Amino acid sequence: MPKLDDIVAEPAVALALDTIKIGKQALVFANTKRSAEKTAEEISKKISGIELKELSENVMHVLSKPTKQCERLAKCVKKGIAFHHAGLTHKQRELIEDNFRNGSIKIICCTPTLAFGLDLPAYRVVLKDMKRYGQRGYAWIPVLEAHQMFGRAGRPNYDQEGQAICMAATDSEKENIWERYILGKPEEIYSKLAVEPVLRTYLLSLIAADFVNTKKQIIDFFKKTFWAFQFGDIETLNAIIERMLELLEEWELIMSGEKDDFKDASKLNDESYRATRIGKRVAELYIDPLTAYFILTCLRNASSRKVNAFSFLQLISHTLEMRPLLRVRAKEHDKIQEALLKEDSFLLEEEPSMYEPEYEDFLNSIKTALTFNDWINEKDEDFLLEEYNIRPGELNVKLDLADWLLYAAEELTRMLQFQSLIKEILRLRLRLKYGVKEELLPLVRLENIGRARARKLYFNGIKDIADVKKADMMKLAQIIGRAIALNVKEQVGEEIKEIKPGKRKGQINLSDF
DNA sequence: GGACGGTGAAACTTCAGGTTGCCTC
DNA sequence: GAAGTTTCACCGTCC
Repeated sequence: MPKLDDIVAEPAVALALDTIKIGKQALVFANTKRSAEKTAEEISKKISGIELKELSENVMHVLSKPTKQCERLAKCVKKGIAFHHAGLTHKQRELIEDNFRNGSIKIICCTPTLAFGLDLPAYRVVLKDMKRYGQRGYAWIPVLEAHQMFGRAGRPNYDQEGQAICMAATDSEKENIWERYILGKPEEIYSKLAVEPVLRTYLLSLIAADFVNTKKQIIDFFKKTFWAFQFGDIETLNAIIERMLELLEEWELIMSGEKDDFKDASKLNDESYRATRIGKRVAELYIDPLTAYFILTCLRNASSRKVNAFSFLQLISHTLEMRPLLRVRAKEHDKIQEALLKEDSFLLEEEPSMYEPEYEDFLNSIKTALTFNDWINEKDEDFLLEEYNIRPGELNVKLDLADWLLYAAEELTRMLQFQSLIKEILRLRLRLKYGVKEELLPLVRLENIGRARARKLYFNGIKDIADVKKADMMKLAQIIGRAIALNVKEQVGEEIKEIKPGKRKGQINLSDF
């Protein structure tokens, strides 16, 4: 156990050690991922007598090749200490949460992830930093958020009490914290409809579902929302909705007035609206109408341009849904520019001028697209972390978004009847899903064959299903292991000639998997 | 005298998270 | 704002 003279440098570390000493658990909230990781490391360095070897191994090997993050986490976890943030893989998060609940892990150093939506109480909660860098610079964290963290303190049914401790560097800061977070009121809650992309998404949905059609109905509907109640000024609200309707019409997602091509034109007067065919689909896909318009414009451009995987990767990377994008760091600037030069003839949007304010965002979209591009060219998580500073967990979230947006793009392509592009997008979605070059696509269709095994097979001359069928069982087992080899042979409908003694064809034990 | 290495101060850079959305190729 | 990283000036050492 820690000696008193050890406890000087970092109070949060001291508090964590003290928690262990009294046989309890703690959550330590930090304001950055890096800080959470570092705090966990500092604490774990001072721990002796805890050795969670198996758990540490499990945490280490969730990916085919461990990243630096995996190594750091495994090292901490071995001592019963963990860090937890959005950069971890799903599996790692699960392992940490479960082992905190069962008491193996004593301390979790985390970012606010753990305060929201996750039921993970602890005897003691430590708020290491009360300020954080955000849109308004380095500022106090919201009261609501702090309370959310306080709320993790004390485990119902186990503890009689819980402790929430805020760290203050000075007396005046202490006063400030007391005033703000204990005596002060939480922030007002604002309607999400006040955010334009949300408003136009719902406006289109309401019209597409024929829930509202006339301008009066539309206005009446929004008048009854929390947004209008909060906004107060109905005149301005009308003007906002009016402008939004104009935009949706300009983007050809809705139409107003009498239209020849509309079946029930009699019901469509100057003040009423209907969704167009594409508008209906956009509403179903639930993407922001502006994103839909952007995708449609790019797809139309695509019909007269050279197209490759990067074209579509950049397209989806430059949407609101993909935000926040990977930021181009100062020292990367030249490298990204250089990469852009190689690919810019494949871009589907007009490149903004270097002097326009949106150029930075554009360059970020290039970096994001480059990350995806490296992923589908079989670069592993470790490489992507070093090269683009994207952690495995963050990569997964982005890949998921990418798939959804590509699906939306695919659907819009269908509606435009650009047949040749559909194939290209479909292939890209598969490549993105598995993180493989095109040549591995036939192999990853098999269950239990991901990017790593597919590459091994390909390297050994087994390049498609026919090759798998032909392949000698012994050879196959050497490459991907006996159990998987058996399973794969089954999948391609091949008779299994070599069977372990005592086991008949088709009798595969669950333990083989 | 020039190349090299070590050192420390100064300048520069970076910084949380997540909700649903779609269909199964 | 703070922590981590890079840059740079400065100095001593060695050949």
